[in-house]
Amino acid sequence: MSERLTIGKLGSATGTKVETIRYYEQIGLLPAPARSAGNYRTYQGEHLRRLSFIRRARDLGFSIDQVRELMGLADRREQSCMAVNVIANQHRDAITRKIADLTALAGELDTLIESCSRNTVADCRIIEALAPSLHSG
Amino acid sequence: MSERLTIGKLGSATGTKVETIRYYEQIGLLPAPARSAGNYRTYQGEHLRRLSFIRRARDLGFSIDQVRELMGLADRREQSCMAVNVIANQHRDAITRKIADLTALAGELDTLIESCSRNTVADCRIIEALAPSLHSG
DNA sequence: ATGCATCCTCTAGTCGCTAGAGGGTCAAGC
DNA sequence: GCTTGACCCTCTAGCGACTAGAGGATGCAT
Repeated sequence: MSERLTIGKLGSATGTKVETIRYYEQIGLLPAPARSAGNYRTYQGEHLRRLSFIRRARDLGFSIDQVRELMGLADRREQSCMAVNVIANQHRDAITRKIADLTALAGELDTLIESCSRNTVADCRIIEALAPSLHSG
Repeated sequence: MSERLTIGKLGSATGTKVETIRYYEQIGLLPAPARSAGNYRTYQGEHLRRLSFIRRARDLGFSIDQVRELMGLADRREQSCMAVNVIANQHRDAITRKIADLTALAGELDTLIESCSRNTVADCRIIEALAPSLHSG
């Protein structure tokens, strides 16, 4: 009834590298599990749940500190939703900004690539385009 | 006629921190300049050109290694355009992928935030939403 | 008993800087 | 000439979030 997992099993169950799991333990993100007679880490259901939570949040781009905060809130269910919502919204805003930045950057790169492909090899403008304030002086 | 710049001047001329310039020298991205009697770095026009190029490329999101490659190409002008185009296009593709990932992520976060704001504090679903494969079993 | 996968700890490396300690240099003002 | 303060020097360590490797122990199958 109590599932006991080696670190390797836990890793493959959650798509996490073994070293990463040990790292999470080291920084106090995942609680240290019991050890076997041979000093192997033996994980249980609760660890699997926690690590899944961590991976999911990391996949959504939350920082380790944000994950820590979210987990703290998840542990005390009452009154947590609003706080969680705040974190999620902050993160949502950051993503919106990042998308805007990348889109602008893609446009610049397109201009660069465009200007290059219009020219023959001999007089490529892409290098000058990368140092715009200098090829005029 | 030969403009001599201190590291501070070079920094403010290119929007680069002094430490960053020294770092670029350390990793061999910017050539080491001559030194004054008092052991100060003394930069000239060529350094300004190079550093401007580096900054511009970094702003466009090229990695240090890509910048190194681009600079190598810039030095040997002939036959460089196509190679530059390859690097720029690789980078453009990476950005396209990143934008797609972030957009998908924003959608997931919106669902998360939505599901939270629909509920009262007591039965917030956002935590469960973050560990999707576990709250069903 | 032997081989091999998996596990252990510990340390150092990755990327692109950034910050700090502990000093030396230089130009201006008095 | 002497002080002040901004700038410069080197060296080392830190950030986030892992990743990789050395050097060894354990567990399980044959």
